[in-house]
Order: sequence, then structure tokens, then C-alpha cells
Amino acid sequence: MKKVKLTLKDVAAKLDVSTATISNAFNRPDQLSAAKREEILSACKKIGYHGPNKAAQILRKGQSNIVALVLADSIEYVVSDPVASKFIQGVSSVLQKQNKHLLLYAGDSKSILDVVDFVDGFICYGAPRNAGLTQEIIQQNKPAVAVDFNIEGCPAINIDNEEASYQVAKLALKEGDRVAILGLRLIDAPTTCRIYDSPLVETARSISHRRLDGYMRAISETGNSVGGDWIWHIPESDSNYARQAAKEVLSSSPRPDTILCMSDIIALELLQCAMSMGIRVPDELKITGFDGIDEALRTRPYLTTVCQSSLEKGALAATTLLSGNADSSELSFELKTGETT
Amino acid sequence: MKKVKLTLKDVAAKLDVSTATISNAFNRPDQLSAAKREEILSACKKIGYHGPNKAAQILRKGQSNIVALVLADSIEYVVSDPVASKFIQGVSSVLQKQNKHLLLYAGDSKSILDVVDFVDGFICYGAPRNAGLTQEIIQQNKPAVAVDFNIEGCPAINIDNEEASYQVAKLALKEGDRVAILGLRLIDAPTTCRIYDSPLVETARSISHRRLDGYMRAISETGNSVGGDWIWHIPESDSNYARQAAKEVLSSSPRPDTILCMSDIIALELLQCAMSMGIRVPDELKITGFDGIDEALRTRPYLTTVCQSSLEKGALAATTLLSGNADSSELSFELKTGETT
DNA sequence: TACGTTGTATTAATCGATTAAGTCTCGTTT
DNA sequence: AAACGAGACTTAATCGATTAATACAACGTA
Repeated sequence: MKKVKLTLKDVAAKLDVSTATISNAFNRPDQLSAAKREEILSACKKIGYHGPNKAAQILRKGQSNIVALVLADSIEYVVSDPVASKFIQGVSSVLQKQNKHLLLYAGDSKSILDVVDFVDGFICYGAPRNAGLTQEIIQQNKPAVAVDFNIEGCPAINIDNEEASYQVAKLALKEGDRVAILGLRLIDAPTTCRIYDSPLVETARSISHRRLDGYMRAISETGNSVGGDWIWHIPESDSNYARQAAKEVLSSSPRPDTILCMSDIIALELLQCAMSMGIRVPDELKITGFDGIDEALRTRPYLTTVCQSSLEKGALAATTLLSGNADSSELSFELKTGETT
Repeated sequence: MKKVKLTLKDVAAKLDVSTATISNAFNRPDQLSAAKREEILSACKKIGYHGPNKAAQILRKGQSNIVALVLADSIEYVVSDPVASKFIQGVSSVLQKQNKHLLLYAGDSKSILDVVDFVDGFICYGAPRNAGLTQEIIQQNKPAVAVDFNIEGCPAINIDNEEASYQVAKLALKEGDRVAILGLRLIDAPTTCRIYDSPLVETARSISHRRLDGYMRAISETGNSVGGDWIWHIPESDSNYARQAAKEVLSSSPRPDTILCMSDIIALELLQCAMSMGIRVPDELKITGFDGIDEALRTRPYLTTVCQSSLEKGALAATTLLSGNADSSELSFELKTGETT
């Protein structure tokens, strides 16, 4: 028995009806009698025709049910990050319910042109490493939503990063503190380093700069100050990169009393380093994190941090994209006072 | 300036050549003179034609450069599992290098029919929760590779699970030990439970049963034995499910001296429970894991386990699929003797 | 009876490309 | 000078569907 790929035409010929009728049987039940429809559908099942070819449908209908999730970095990195993983979960749960499919797209890709023709839309999670992508996405006029950053003309999903950072910093800061900041992606460097006077990249767009603004507001309100030599740039929210910064900051003198970290991963690594150096937290050193990942709430001492639900963020991003809603949303966050402040 | 989607035909008309020539300029440089090609390409750039429409290419060429990664469970679950995450990393790193795209497909989906027409192939990571999918994948004759289980007629990527389990069990077992096993997906139940005399599901296919075989061989060689009432079924490699089993096994009497766990996640949870109950490891209780996740090698006491590189596995799976190589591969594993035995 | 409606099914154009086969022009070879 | 082959480009069929426009029959209504 030779297996040949059946087409709509084959089926139409075999059943002696027009191709339009077969197509309608699958797509527009109101266009033919219920009896004929049943007849056709059961005949198809019998001869092994599983329905219209999807590739042809994509071309003809201009719709593929595929949504591209454009990640900030390489896929490799993102999948291992707990915050991003939760986000992906949120996205996928919504997509699955609506029979949509998820294409993972790396943010360090050259171009989106090789998928733009067939995907239905884009969810951009954080500013892509390759800034050109953002440009391209604006130009192509496909539906898109931006998460944790902004794309001109696209709905954005965000929390108020400035306010959240301000509030968490306020929990830790006291007058007279020596303050340091372990920042995430503040400048355009591939390695961990102090920023000194480096120009901050794309200030308007990045959540990191919003967070920095919040920290600064809290710092100045408590009568402190912090210069670029006490602000670290960490290229990825990754333990290894964070460790370098942690070691540097803890061994500089005078050692800070309060360190504000732009992610929990960074904060946990700092905490680990501090403990292994015998520094007592929070007596000698206060630490704040950001994100509220499970691990941060489980491990002892647990972090003072900003909790935001990445799951919810992902779900909302997907819902927004699929509904065609053009409004941006601001999600709520929650402060968690832990044992590190 | 109104933006209209340009087609090959538009471009051909504008440049007064045939559509074939334009197409050839993009796809088959040897079919036209270098001069004309340059002329066409630069003209396209000028008028904003970014190349042939991908949706149309998919239909016409029967190739999309999209590879579906069929996960064992829902996407939600898999993304949060460190072993699976590493695997995805491995897959994606290879795909990206070859300009292929990654479609994440849930293993609890009803059918693959809605993507089979346009994806180039399937990577199946573990037996999908919906067993019907495996059937469908065999029927459609698309390239596919199976990882951590077997699909008839498809190359398989695996380690020797029987031998690995045997060896790790041998590290822990002593004559006279009371043994228990915390197994993963042994039977077809959605909750954690002892298996007693439940029939094991799909024995031939699942790696879990291979592992069980290995354990059993080691157990009988050391003169011990273990019945179904000392073997637990855990439906997912997840801390919460594992915790139930851990509590049950540690509070049953007589309490086992050695517990073999089919994943590190399970073993770590067991370790945690044991420590919180004041049970001394390994003096009073020996534990082995499986997988070699980073966390298992970092935390104290660190696990005795089987290390396999999920990253490598993912990369090999992708390479095998893309090369069309029909040979199965057996990857090597490494035993890590930790502080828990 | 004639006319408008409603319900079914068909015809044929279209989505945006790829590619085998064919045509035409030159330059070589004998 | 005739025949041949190579190179450059075009023609037209094809991939597998969707859908607006159309045709036709049966029915209700005035």
C-alpha cells in the first residue's frame, strides 16, 4: 500500500463534489447541508484525509496560529533563568488554550524577516540584545506587544519599576548608609564592571534605568548619595556574572552597609558571598533583591525583594496580543520584607 | 506614503523582467548573470522588497525551517525543569546555527496534525503524555528523533539507563540493606503513590523501567530484594510531588537504609526532608539521584548521582534530525560519588 | 402566475512564490 | 557556413488551499 499525500482536489474528485464544498465542510459548516457535511467528513476519515494542508492555509488565509516570543537574549540563556521561564509558562498556557503555537525566537538574531511572513504576531520580552530587531518589528506591521520595555506604537506590559525600586530601597536605607547598587544591563558591556561615568544605554527604554531612577530617589530622600564607582553593571542575571560583582563590592573599602540588587539571582549570589566571608546579614550588610523568584523566598535568610508575577505577565502579554487590544497594562507588584534588611 | 506589501510580481513588473528571474536572483545565483543579479538585489533593497514571502515558500518548497520540539508534558511544566531546560538549550543552540526555528509543542496536546504540514521535523523529548502523539508521528512520515524513549523507525538518542542505574545503585547498596525506590512515571497515575502490584505502563518504551531494571539487578546482586510496596510512583520530576513520597517513605517502618531516586529533583527533596527530620545522611540513610543537575552538585551534602549532559543530548538530537542521519546514538554518562552514600 | 427568498453547491480567481522546459542569442568548432 | 553548445532569460504549470461571485432549485408570498 503506497501512501500518497491526499489533497483537497483528490478528495473532491473521489466524492464527486467541488473542492469548495470540501473546504467548506471543514471551515464553514453553514455553507452546506449538515447531511452532506457529515458524509464528507466521515468519508475523509475513511480515506485518511486529515483536513486542509496547513501550509497552504497559511499562505491563503494569511494566518498561521504561530506566535513568536522574542526573547531578550539567546534562547540558551533565557530558558535557564527562573524569571523568564515563568514568563514563558504564562505565555504558553494562554496560547495553548487558544490553539496557538509558540515559536521561540532569540533576541540576538540578525533579523526577524525570516519569520515575519508567517507568524501572527510578536511578544517581545525585554529589549532584544540586537536593537535592530525592535526597529524591524515596528516597520513590519504585525501585531506585537512589548514586555518590560517599550516599543513605539505597541501595547506594553509592565510594572512601575521606578516606584517598586523606590519602595524596596526605602525598606533598607537608613541615613548615613554607604550604598552600592548591583545593576543589570546598565551599559553596553559584555562583562561585569563598575560603570563610573559610562553613558547609560537607551535610558528611555530599559527597565533597569527605571529601577536606577527609583533607587536614586530613595537614596537622595534618605540623604545619601552614590557615585558611578559604587554602581556595578552586570550583563546577565546570572550567578557567575553576579559573583564577580559581589566579590568586588564586598572587598572594597569602605564596605557598603546597604546593597541594592536589580535581580534576585544577583542578590542571592551576593548573600552567598557575604555569608562565606563571615559578614553578618542584615547586621553588617543589608541586601534587597528584585523579582520575587521562588528560591528567594525559600532560602534562608530570605530576601527583601519586589515580587512580581512573571506568570501573570506572560499570560497578560499573550492575551493582549491575541485580543488585538492596543492598550498598555501596568501590573501590580508586592513588597516582601525578608530577613536581609 | 502608503505601505503596500510588495510581491515578486510587483518587483518583476517594476524592473521589467520575469518573476522567475527575480526568484532566481534570490535563490539560484547561477541562473542569471552576476550583473543582473546585483542590479535586481539592489533595486529590491531600494524599493523595500525584503525577499520572497516565506509563507509562499513553505507551501511551494515544502520546507519551513521550523523544527517542532515535542515535550513530554505541558510546556509549563517542562520549562521549569532544569533537566529539560538544559535539553532545550542544547537543541536551540544547534538550530540557531543552522538558521532553523524552534516551535515548542506540548506533549499533552491532542494531535500534531495542526503543525505537521509545515514543520520540517520533530524532536520528541521523552514519551509524550498523550501516547496518541507518538502514533501520529510514526504515521506522518516526517523526519523525527526520539530522546529518552523509543519510537519505532526513528533514530533514538539515549544513555544506557539500565547500566547507569545499576552502577549508581551499586555505589550505595550493602548486603542487608532495606531498600526503597522513588520512581518517576512508573504507572499511569496522576498522583504520588506506592505501586504495589500495579502493572507498569509501556514497559518497553520508558526509560524509567530501564532504570528500574538496573536497580533490580543491583539489588538482587547484593542479596537484597524490594517489593512494590517499597516502590513509589511520582508523576512528575517536581519537588511538590516528590515531597509526598519522601514523607511517606521516611515515616514508614522499618525505615529503609538506602533509597534510590530516579531524578535529582526527587533525591534533593528527599534529602531535605530527611535533614529536617534529623535523619543523618549517609550514616542512617543513603540516597542516590539521577541526572546530575547543577544544583545537586552544588548543595551540601552533594548527591551521589548519574551525570548525563542534557545539553549534549539536545545538541545531538538536533544534529541528528537535521542531518537526516537514521542511526541511533548512545551517549555516555558519568558516575558522581557524593556525600550521600 | 410571477417574484423575491433561502439554501446548496459550483466556478474560477487568487494567495506568492518555484522550477522544469523552452526560446533566443552568441561564440566555437569543424 | 552549418551545426552545436552554453549562457541568459522567459513561459507556464504547479504547490494546496480559500472565497467572492454565480447558478440553480425549491419554497413562500401577494
